[in-house]
Amino acid sequence: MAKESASAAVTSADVARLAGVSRATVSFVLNDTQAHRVSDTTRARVLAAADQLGYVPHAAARSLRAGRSNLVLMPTSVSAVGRLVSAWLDDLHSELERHGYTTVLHAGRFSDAVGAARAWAELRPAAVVALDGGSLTAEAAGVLRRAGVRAVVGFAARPVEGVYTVAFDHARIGALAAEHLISRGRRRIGVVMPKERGLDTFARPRLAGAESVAARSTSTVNAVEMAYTRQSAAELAARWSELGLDGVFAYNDEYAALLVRALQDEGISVPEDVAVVGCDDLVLAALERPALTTVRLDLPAPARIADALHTLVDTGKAPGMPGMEPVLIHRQSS
Amino acid sequence: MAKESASAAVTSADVARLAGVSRATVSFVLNDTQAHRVSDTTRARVLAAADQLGYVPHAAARSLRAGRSNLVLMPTSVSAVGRLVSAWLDDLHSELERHGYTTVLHAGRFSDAVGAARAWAELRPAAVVALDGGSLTAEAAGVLRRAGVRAVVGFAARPVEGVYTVAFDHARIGALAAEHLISRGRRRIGVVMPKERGLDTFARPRLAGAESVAARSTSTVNAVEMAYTRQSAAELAARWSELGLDGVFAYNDEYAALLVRALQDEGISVPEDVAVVGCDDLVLAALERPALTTVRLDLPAPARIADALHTLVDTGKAPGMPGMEPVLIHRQSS
DNA sequence: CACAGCGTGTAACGCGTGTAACCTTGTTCG
DNA sequence: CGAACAAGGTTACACGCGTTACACGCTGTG
Repeated sequence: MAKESASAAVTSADVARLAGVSRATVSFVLNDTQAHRVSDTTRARVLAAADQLGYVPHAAARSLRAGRSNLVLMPTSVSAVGRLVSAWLDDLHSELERHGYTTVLHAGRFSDAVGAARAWAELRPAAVVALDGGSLTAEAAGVLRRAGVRAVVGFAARPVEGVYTVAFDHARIGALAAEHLISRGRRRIGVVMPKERGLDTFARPRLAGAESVAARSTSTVNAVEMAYTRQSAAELAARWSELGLDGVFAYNDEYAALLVRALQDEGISVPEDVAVVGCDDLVLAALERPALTTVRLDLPAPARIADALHTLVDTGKAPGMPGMEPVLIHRQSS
Repeated sequence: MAKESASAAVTSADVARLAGVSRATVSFVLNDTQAHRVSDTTRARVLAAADQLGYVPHAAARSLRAGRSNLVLMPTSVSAVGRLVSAWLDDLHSELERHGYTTVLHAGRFSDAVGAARAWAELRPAAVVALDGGSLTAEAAGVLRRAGVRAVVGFAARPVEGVYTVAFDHARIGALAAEHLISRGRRRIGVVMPKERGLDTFARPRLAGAESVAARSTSTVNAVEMAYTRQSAAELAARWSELGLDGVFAYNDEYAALLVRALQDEGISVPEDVAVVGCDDLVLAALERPALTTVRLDLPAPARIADALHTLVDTGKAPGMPGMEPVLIHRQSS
């Protein structure tokens, strides 16, 4: 309470001193070491001392000694994850906590895969889970493994060497949207590419998926850039007629909603003039006027991911995981 | 490349061995230690060896030795932060990175302030920055300080002992909304309380602010619960007539948009029957029909927060920070 | 009485770093 | 020619912790 001046952190040695025992005994008591018995009286003294000093173990020192940490690192910028994923992330966090892991998000910039991996590796996490599988090259995974990371997990379309890959095919999303638009008779299809950084690793494969579908038909696909601002949407809508698009996959429900509004303000009607498809099936998608056609993503159950991660850390092997299979939800905007 | 079998992490001792020098020399080279000179030839050998082995320093061991870490911990669940804050978080992250800090988000549950603080303290961060000032009691701050955390920063209405508080008055937000609704002639005002966990620390003071304003007038304030789902909004709208509310502060632009849609579906018109006020001034707020009246929050500049944090970690003192001053944006929904 | 057995406690080591202190060698200067 | 010095390298220690091996005192038994 009154030891305000003591700026140095409390260590187990302080607890030992106060309790009048050795540091080893303190360790045995606080960790409930079964292999070693301590008398009830000294145990009580140690616990009292620890409580009085407000002792908290030093995670770094502990995992340094143990040779392994209980940290799970999830590299992702906060603003890059939408409502859908953020709720999923929270659940996954809870599940991992039940397994004794400390989950932590790190919003690194993804410009350089190996550089990013190096930064993550410094923390020596037990596992690295990248939602953005694109940031995990085989080389980056190598950096992590060499730094002792037990489990390197990535959400990606195709397996990467050294990465435990959970199937997550963004190209399939784009393909699904394009197939739907074509089946609705649209021939000149736009795909919105967000200008916001961090989203291109998701957006690019979606575009590619749409393009590959169009290549097998008489329809065409064009990328159109747009930032998530009112102005950018308005600018895009203003030059819509010269683009001559009659269908658009808007990356996201939020981008879709923004674009629809801008188009309507320009006198372009949805779905008559332009059919619009979003993604994520957010709450707002069903509420839009017209209600948004969207691609729903059923994310893998957090509990199963957590289990797989745990056995992966423990044994080095893990069972195959069910991936994500996108489903198109047809509503009024297309 | 081929050393797949070597599961042990590579250490600076490995680099030293390969380069044929002592471990100390490796450290001098890799850290560019000015106090000690190293010949160019050995420097080159060391760098080559480090590169070949893919050596990455062990952050925990380093900060253990140094006695301080460069970790900044921000406790917050991902889904609790809206678009507004998440963009701000990313900026703050960048700024802190420029100062050499590694920023990390931890989505702990806030049921027990001291327990949470203890968990954070285990990581021995240089600083803890809590957007949710409510989770930082004086006692929790004590736990952190005793564990050696140099800077404990909280965003809160009133200063907490041992916490460097950045003024962030959620009550003021609720008050502003209530004042506006009253000035628009509304007398029975509802305040939406999200059912989602983690949001109540923000929602409660907003409600309290609205209540204190109403207490000084002839208007009344009632809390109404609502989850961020279509169904919950519909249920609330269904019993709206019996609530008899003619104005509502909907916590958030997103909740507001959802509620407005549900009310309209119920045949209740906005703003004629009910005036609605949101918060955050998101992009979607201006797009809604009717356009949403909202409370804009000017968050403190990330660069200034980062600077203050840095001097706080270094010197223990920091200049006063400009806080957040909410501003009401009047649009058509009220 | 010696010795094994058991219950409790402690000394000591190493995890991977950074750095102060200390050597060794060659060069310069009084 | 001895001393002083600079350059370039190494040895040794400490950071906080968990754990292995060992020491000590006591009891029961041959």
